Amino acid sequence: MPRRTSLRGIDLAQIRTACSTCSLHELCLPAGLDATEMERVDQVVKLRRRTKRGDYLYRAGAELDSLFAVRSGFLKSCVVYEDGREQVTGFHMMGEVVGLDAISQERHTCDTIALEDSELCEIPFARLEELTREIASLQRHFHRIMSREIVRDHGVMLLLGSMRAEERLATFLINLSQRFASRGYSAHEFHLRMTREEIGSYLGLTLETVSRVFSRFQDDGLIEVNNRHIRIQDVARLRGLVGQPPHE
Amino acid sequence: MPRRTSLRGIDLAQIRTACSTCSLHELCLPAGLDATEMERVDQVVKLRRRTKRGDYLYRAGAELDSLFAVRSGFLKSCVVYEDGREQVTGFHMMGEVVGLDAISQERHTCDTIALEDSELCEIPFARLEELTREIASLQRHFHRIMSREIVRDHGVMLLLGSMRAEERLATFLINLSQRFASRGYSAHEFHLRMTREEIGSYLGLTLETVSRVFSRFQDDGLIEVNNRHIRIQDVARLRGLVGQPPHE
DNA sequence: CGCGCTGTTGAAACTTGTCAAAGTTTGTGG
DNA sequence: CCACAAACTTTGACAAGTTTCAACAGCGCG
Repeated sequence: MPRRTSLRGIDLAQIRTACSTCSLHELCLPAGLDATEMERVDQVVKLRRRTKRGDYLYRAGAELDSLFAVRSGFLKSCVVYEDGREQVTGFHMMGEVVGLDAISQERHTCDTIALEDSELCEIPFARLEELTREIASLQRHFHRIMSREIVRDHGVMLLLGSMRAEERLATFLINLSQRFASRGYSAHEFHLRMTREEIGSYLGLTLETVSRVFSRFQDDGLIEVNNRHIRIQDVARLRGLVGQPPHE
Repeated sequence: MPRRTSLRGIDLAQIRTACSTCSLHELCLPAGLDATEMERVDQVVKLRRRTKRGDYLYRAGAELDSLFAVRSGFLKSCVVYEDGREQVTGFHMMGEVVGLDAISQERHTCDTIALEDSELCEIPFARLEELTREIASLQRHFHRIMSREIVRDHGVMLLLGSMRAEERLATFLINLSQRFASRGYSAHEFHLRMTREEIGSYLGLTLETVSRVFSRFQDDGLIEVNNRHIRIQDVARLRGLVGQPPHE
């Protein structure tokens, strides 16, 4: 981590120009914005927000002020039921936008919590709406982001509704692998930021089952597990697991 | 059903003014549109589309042209996995909008099929985007509709991820009941438009389990089941089921 | 009026959850 | 920097819920 030694003014300037210089802006922003448009986007996206591991980005019930784009780090969202039951609805990494559920009632419907120290760009929603009315490509992009979330959720529903434990975990690992890969990280070796319990909650399994299936995968030579460090040894066979009847 | 005897021109006029006279426009449209704005909406919403039971409204992979608002009838959406497994992702009734998943890739990602003869308003998406850029309240409303779908999906994830069969079915019945009630129909007596298998697919259960739980509910005096006709006899106890550990 | 789709019910099998115990890692305070 | 506590992970044995397989009943459409 480079230490921040710059003067305050310089820091601010650096942060303000975030979007135009941000290396992952193709994930948040549409291609082909001209300089004027990019300038306006930069003005809307507020200062970065830093969260430490365990911090809440927002809680269910809180008023919607801003959406957040993950710049670095890793977070989870979870809905909490009246009786205290908790369901992790998603894990978020760099380039992804969180808070979309809050638009419906102008209140957040889930908690979003940092699983490691993270940096986020805060996007005041009211100003984003204004801007999307004026920049068609930005509007289109925003609609795509919302729709993508719906598609992702349908995928999770398929997983929860009709896959067995092994398939769920295989799907989960493949999905993580792809997301890391598309961000320039290794596709076959990565670090899990979440506990077995959080994985289990997301996949509709208990932590014990998650642990057991990891062990079984390891015994079968599909992956190598060292605590939270995962090394995928046989992607093809892992993929092959998905869509297979109970005992192949 | 009133028979259509009017001339073609008159019919068209009647259909064109659909939105401004539609009895459920508060479900599709924001409150407080002025006459000019309403006029513009009317022009964007194309002719109604009628589908018969079993018809596909669209199929996964088809290009996105329009979103559809359900005017009458009942439909289901389902994602189909490579291996042929099918997951019902939602049931749609009057006042609801379908097709939102397609915005992401400009292609539909699920099949949407009429479970009974239905009427839909076709909303060309490109023109809707234009209009939402010009009418802020319409834009806001559209964002809300997308966000509401995300919230709904998270609810289903909670259901699939952490509820037992009885809770799932109770939740399902309560949800249907509320949706019928908010549309002016009976909250405690209604007709299921879908098979046990479709309910099972939506809830991540087999059709046998759905059937068994219905029978158990009936034995316990919670509901009365006559094939697809449901009569809720004890809403309170049905609600109480949700959030209860295995054997209360 | 009968064939097929849909729904019900039973018994057995299987997957996953629950409970319990022990091992391991991580974080914190002395 | 070490030590201890807390949190996390693994593994086993057993219980429970759900699925699977199978047979039969019923309704509805042609």
